[in-house]
Amino acid sequence: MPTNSPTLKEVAQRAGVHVTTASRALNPATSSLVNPATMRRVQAAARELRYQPNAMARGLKTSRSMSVGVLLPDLTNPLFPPIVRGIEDVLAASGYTTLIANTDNDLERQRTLFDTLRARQVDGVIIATARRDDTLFAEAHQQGLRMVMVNRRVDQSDIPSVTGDDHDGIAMAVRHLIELGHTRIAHVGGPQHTSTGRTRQRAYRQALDDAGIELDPGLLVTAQEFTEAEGATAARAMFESGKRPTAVVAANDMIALGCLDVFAERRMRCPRDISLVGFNDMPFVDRLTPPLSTVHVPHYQIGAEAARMLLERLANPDLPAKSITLPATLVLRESTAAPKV
Amino acid sequence: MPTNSPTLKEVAQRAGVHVTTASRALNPATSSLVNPATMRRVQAAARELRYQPNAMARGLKTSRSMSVGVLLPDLTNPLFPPIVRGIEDVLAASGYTTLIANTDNDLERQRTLFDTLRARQVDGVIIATARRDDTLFAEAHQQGLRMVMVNRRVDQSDIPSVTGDDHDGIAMAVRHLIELGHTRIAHVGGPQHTSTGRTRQRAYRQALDDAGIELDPGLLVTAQEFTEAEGATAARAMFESGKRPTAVVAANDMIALGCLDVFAERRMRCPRDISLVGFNDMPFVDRLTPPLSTVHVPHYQIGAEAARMLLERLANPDLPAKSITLPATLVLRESTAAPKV
DNA sequence: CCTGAGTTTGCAATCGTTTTCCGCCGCTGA
DNA sequence: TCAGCGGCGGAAAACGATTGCAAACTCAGG
Repeated sequence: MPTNSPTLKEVAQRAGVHVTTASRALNPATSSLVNPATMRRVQAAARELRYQPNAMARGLKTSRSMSVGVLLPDLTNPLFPPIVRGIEDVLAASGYTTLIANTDNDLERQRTLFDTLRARQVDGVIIATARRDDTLFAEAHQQGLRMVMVNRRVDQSDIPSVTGDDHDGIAMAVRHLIELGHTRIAHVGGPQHTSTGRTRQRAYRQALDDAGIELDPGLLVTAQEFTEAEGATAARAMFESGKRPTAVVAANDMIALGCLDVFAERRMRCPRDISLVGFNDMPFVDRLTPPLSTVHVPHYQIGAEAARMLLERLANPDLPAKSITLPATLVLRESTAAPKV
Repeated sequence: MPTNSPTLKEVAQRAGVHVTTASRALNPATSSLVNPATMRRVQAAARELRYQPNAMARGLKTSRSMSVGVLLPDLTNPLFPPIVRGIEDVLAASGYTTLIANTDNDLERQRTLFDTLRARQVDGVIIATARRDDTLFAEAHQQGLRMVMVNRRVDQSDIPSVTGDDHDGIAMAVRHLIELGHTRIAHVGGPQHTSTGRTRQRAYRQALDDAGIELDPGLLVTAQEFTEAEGATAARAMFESGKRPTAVVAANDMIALGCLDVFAERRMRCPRDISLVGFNDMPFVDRLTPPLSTVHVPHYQIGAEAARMLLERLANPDLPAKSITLPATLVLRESTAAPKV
């Protein structure tokens, strides 16, 4: 009486064949082994019964669950939905189901969720929560679990990854500000335990260096997390220590939001009094006041590419690990202007 | 060599007991059947091997997958992530895994995804994509599939649902505008095949009626979808037909965004020239120009409540269907003002 | 009419659990 | 001393599919 889906056996009975034959008839890979006429009978029976193969039974036998896990910090951060869509769209096209887990940046929780995913026998994992020094994933990777990192990566490891071009993105942002005439350019960095936070900060230093501008250490602060609140805290600290940049490069858009809050607190108008560039081009930052200039990263593509890469490795386990970097582009809106003289 | 997770059998061997005993020892519900000392031995063995029960094998045997499906229009719409988080948080606490599927408002796709979910033997489904006239779900519901609707519901059906208070929300919005002195109040409605679109539009008419304001049919337009583009199209049509409202109530924030675009096209400033109220209080609408006044709906709660309700019904299948309505609140920001005289 | 190759089909084992049914063991009470 | 009982643990059958192997059948060629 409850959800009694028809089983393969029932289909077979209805078609008057053995369950083996039914199995073969319904599976494109083996259907050539069965007489075309029988195959049609079986398929008809399946259709009439609205037969759906039991994924768990199949998975148990084949030891492939046709599902992959995705580990995110937090789905609620607008950065991630596009990535997830990219992943889901390509995975679904190959018959895979996506399992999403939110770690909330909690290592304990992450470990639990990761275990749950493994208990569900996911065929692979896509990870967006990597810390540079992570060992959990490296270990699982050794053990043969297929995975790919998105957005962030792990230091010196041969886990494949797909990321945006953090370095180039920041370089473009800094160059843009310099061209506008800025020299006192600050950076509100992201957590240094993430590859993104670290790479972007390094890119900032290097871009300054390339332009022959000496770094004022007081203009370099780092937020503890990629959040509006932490971004604000870091920016506030900088201003309170008396520093007066004419432009700020934020490590991401959330942090930029925090900067905007601090500007407002201090009655500085953006871009008149101070310029700001974000990173990621999250949805809706084009509708802020002012519309935020930021580095666009093709998140949907990143997700899609990561999924493709995972599929590839699922099909061919010992492919060499590669890292894909997708180009970033600077999108200029209204949060940057020449410095006041 | 590949992902060879330890099996229950190996745990049993290591503990020197039969697999049956190992199973009982590890399962809290049956562990009282085994000697405490043996139980400890088994648990130790399990821990040492980092044993994780194979969810597929277990599910196959128990015919409970401990997973539930969630059907969304599009994860990329900022409305949904909070709902999903609410769902996931309570479901995860009970050991359930969440499977998310995006239908993109495509009925065909929805049908396929729904079938995939069933193939995965989900124990229940939470649906955010309902159309008022839906039959697909009603049918599955008859067949005993547990489900609950979030946000939207299906006409005259006994499928349980959790929604925000659409009627009251709009009523508050309209009353607020009337108190401000507006009388030419327009409504850009949402698709009428959704319960939200329809209920909100009715609430608009009724609120006007309650205030003794006669409805100008030209001030009532409806968008084909809950999107910025469709919202803009509908609003544009209204203005082009010569109507001059002093305030607009949008059926949701996306549509409100579209209205804002049209205001800008026509060089109308909000709220100076025209007031606007949205619906949902999506993330970031507080940072628009102007910060959007809107009806706040507790999306996380809605998700959490829906999950709880599903859990309840999973535990006790023939609970009577109930509908929960969560209160909406009007949040006033800067997009409404008294009409110009 | 028989042989053998080729095509279809069925049998049975199996994946890793859970669960029902039993049997063993030791203890108690008469 | 022995029947009976409770507590514990094992045997074996499932759950619904896939798959190696072998049986059955078809048909052509000798």
